Amino acid sequence: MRTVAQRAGVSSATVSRVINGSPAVKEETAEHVRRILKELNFIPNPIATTLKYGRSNTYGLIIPDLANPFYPEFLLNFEEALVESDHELLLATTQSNEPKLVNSVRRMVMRRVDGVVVMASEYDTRAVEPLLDRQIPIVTIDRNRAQPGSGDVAIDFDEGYRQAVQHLKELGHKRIGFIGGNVGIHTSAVRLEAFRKGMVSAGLTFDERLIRSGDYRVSGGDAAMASILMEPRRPTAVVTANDLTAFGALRALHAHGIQVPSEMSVIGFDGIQMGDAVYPPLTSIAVSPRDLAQACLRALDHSKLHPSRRGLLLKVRCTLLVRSSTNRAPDRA
Amino acid sequence: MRTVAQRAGVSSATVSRVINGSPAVKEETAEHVRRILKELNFIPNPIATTLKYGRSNTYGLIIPDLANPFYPEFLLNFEEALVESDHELLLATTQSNEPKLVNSVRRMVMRRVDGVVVMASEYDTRAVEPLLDRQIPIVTIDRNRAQPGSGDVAIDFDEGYRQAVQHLKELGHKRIGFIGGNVGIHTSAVRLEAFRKGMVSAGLTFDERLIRSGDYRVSGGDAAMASILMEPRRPTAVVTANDLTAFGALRALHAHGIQVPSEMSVIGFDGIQMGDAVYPPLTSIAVSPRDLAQACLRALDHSKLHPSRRGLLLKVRCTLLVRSSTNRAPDRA
DNA sequence: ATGAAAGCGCTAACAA
DNA sequence: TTGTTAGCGCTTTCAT
Repeated sequence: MRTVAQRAGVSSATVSRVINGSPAVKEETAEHVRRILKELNFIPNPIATTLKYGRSNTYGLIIPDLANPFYPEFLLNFEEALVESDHELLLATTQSNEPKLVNSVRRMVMRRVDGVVVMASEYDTRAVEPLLDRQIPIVTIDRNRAQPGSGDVAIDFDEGYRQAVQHLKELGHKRIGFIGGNVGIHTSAVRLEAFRKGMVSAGLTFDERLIRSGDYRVSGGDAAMASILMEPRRPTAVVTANDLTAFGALRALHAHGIQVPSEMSVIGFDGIQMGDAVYPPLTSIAVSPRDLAQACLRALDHSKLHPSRRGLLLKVRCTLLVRSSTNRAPDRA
Repeated sequence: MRTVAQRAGVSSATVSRVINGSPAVKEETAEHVRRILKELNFIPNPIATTLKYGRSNTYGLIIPDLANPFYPEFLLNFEEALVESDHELLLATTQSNEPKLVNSVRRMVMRRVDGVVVMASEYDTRAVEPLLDRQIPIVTIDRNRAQPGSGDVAIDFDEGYRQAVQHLKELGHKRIGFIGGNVGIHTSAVRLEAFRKGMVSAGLTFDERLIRSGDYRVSGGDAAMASILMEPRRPTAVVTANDLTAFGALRALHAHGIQVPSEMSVIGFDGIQMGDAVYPPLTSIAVSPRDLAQACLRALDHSKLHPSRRGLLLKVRCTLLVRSSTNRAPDRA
């Protein structure tokens, strides 16, 4: 920058003003400086600014893992939104393990991020305290809790599962099973409860015997579906806690020679693109990763603007993405 | 840090020395300072160091998109390797679009990254010149070209496709089809050629009529397989340019009621975890994302150490991951 | 063994 | 309208 100033015969302050579009510069000088800037294809060093002001124009994202395609999809949208608003992304994965979470938080603090999206579903709140202490806004997902400096974006599971059950009901299904997430995890309970409410509000019987737990992964869905198939009175449709679980369920059904969707309908949750790659393409309750990313940013902005006010509690809607894994219930009612 | 120095009754220089484990500090003083450090749970500000030395301890990663699960898998491993060596990751996605690439490169320069992995397969070399100009090491993938400051990590397609063809031959397959990537892209030609060589070296006939192009995505694989099925003399096995293509092929086969693997074997490329989620689980030529990440780091390190020497040309091996989409060729020889 | 001080690049307050 | 200067936090000579 000094080089530019010298070449242009002005001070570095003037150069800075030109770069930041300060109006207090004679247009003539500004033009001249701009030419030199181009000439040397000067690229500013935002790190100096970060040092000066403690703001890095970077947002942190803490993610449990990337094996579930929903996370990359979210990541992509989040990154796009950030680039649009001239921010950077600092990514940390935790493998759902507490020490790595603590370390990730430390990295976020070190890099002076302006805010953090914490997607680790279960964790000790103490792990993120260093952020709150330093007034770094955070936003959590599906925790439904807010406090000063901390907002939350919740997915509207109720609405989502209600639509799924309604769709199945319209197709004539009455016996509907559910494969949930790991037991003991908050979001698993929330999803199951949303499914139950969906059944009740559709006037269908919620049958405990058709409920299984999975692990949000393919293997858990496979095992759970295999177990459901042992039931004397099988369901005609199964709804799952996420798409990977549904993939596992589909795999188990294939392995048992059961046709989807003619003999059994399956509905996943997340609406990942990969749902289109399996056979049959998976009907799923879709969460728009774009909406989610934008809600996170909104909550973060709010906390940055009003550090002392309670963080935002936002909700993201779901839409039923009907592909090909659902069809009329078989007649053997 | 000043606070720490005051509290400890020493100078900030001493604190710095303690933090960096300089031996030139009396153990007694060091111990004392360390206690204060803990007390105030001091977190250093690496940004100051970056400003001072122009090194950020950050590596950049430029990726075309995240829709192909191979990229997230690579990203995960790369991030892990970086965290282990106390580095950060700066991620940029380009959607295979040149202006975004240029912008990504600019971001990398601004953040003073210590090196960049460029995974955009096709691009104008001029786009990365700002990096080379500033002596920032880069490593490309599958370009097989190196120069000072720029290395390359190539996947050993020859070896991979050789194994795949060999495996099929042992299962009695003779007529083997291939679904490649987009035409006109360098890596597509390389993959096709590797497949051809594999066929020849196995003593099998490479038949142009069984070759199709895809687009590295599910839809392309689906369409290509549908086209292959129109051939009067169908192949008994199909090898693809990547796993997504194979997923599409599988989907088309399902839709046509053709059993895999009893009537047709399919082999993908990449070995993504998701290959286990489809039915039947996909046999694939696997590239270890971990090996790839480490090779990239190694090439980057080399260029950092020897800026004037030509960058490393590394090769990453493939291993055949046999799952369930391959079986003995049907008898209708 | 420790301290003082310079300097990395930038911007805002203040001066001219 | 433009220039001068201080200071963000750190490391590293150079002194002591």
